[in-house]
Amino acid sequence: MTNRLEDLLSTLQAAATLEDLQAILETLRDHYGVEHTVYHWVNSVGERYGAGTYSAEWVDRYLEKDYLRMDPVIFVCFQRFTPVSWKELDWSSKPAREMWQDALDHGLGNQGYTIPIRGPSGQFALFTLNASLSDEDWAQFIDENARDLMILGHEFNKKALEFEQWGEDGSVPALSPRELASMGCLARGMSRAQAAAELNISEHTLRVYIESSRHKLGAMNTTHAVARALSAGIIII
Amino acid sequence: MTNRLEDLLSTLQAAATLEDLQAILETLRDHYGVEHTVYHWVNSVGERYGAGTYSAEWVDRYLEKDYLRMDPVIFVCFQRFTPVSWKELDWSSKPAREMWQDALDHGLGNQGYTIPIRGPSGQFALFTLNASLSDEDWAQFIDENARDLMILGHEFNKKALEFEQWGEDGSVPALSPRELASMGCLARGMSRAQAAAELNISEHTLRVYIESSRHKLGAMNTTHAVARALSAGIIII
DNA sequence: TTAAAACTCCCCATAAATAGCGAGGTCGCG
DNA sequence: CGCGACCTCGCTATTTATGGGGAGTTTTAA
Repeated sequence: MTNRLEDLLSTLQAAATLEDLQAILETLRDHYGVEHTVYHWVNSVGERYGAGTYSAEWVDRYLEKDYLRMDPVIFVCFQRFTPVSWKELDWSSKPAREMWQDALDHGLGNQGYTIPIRGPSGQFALFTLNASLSDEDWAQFIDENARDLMILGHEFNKKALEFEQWGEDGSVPALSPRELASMGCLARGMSRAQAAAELNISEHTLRVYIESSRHKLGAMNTTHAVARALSAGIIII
Repeated sequence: MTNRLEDLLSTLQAAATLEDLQAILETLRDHYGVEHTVYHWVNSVGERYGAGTYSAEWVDRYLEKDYLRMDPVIFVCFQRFTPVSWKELDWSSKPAREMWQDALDHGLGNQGYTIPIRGPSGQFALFTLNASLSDEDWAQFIDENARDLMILGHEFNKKALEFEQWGEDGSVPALSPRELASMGCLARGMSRAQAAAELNISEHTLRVYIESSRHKLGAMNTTHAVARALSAGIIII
């Protein structure tokens, strides 16, 4: 079992395209004997990226019906650090129950396990296994494989980040100390006058820093500049 | 080795206080034969939470000298998904070199390995091992233990989140879809006029959303609101 | 069903941010 | 030693954001 995992991880580390991830997920599904294995990257607007063994029909339907906004799995994973087994969730709301039935009709199994994974700048992804098993068998399966699945999920996310070149490209412009301090003050809610007082400089000088930060960050306005600085991780609230 | 890890993980799962974490980190240090093991939770104001085997003097000095703001480990981990070995980092800047020398003077080893860990609502923590070893030995050590260390780091963070009840209490206010969309537009650099056009609403309506978002987020101004929304991970650029 | 929340629109006055023009001192690097 | 980058300060005019007031409809949830 462990050797098989090592093989899969080696393959994963050699993956170069999204199709490679797709193939690995299929291998993984067969290896674990489950219905589906899915890695997908989630953001507020919709699915930005993903691979898995769900049927194209189900993926289309999921997007079309905007299930992303009512899916308890996503909702709960967004607020949790630890993985979740689907049966633990609250499926009582009407849209959730409709979605669940719809999922079963589209070939999903009755059990699921989803691992939330977070990367830099709010990046968020999910690694999911779906199966048809009794509650006891599923609990045992998860108990036995939870750790391997976490490793796998993280390796998938690592690859996805490489593909997208998220943050790793060092294209983040360097701000001077005063510029960083200025951005920091603004990000913490200070007005220009307050920030200038905090930094013991005139408001005009502060403005010069904000302007130069804006230009370096390629931002349209102060809010944009602060957002980019935060997103790039060069300031922290 | 693996059995020892299982023991440690069991102890960790039973931990109930920060002191327990502290004791486990000390056991871990002795087990791996390294100089220091540290778990700490990071935000901009300073260390919010942490446990580890660093001397009190070093922790005090670190905070006093505001090293948090110049520490390349933190800076880089904030932008990465994968762990980092300290020798890979850029220590060329003067403040970084001074900090490094200061660290050596305070009993730190010449090698380090830090794993960034992210939780819900922008929570961010680091799990660090520090040792005195040659580059080759350290590389081999990391190669052998990377996976276990990742598991350990995640278990530490899971515990820390339990202690702090992060995210469970709804401490992050829920914004309505339109409010989120408004914040998103502003974070992407649009002016109010542009954002209103983008969302197909009047500029005044947009203002209502910005205002309500501001109030929900407890922000002083628009920039602050966007910064908090980003920081909480409820919007993504 | 009914109440709460969300979504949409409008006006007015004031506060704040942006854009443009300046100038001069310090520090490090080649 | 000069060049560039950083830090500091001032002025004016225009654009934009904020804060206060109100008032309808639709959607969602108890």
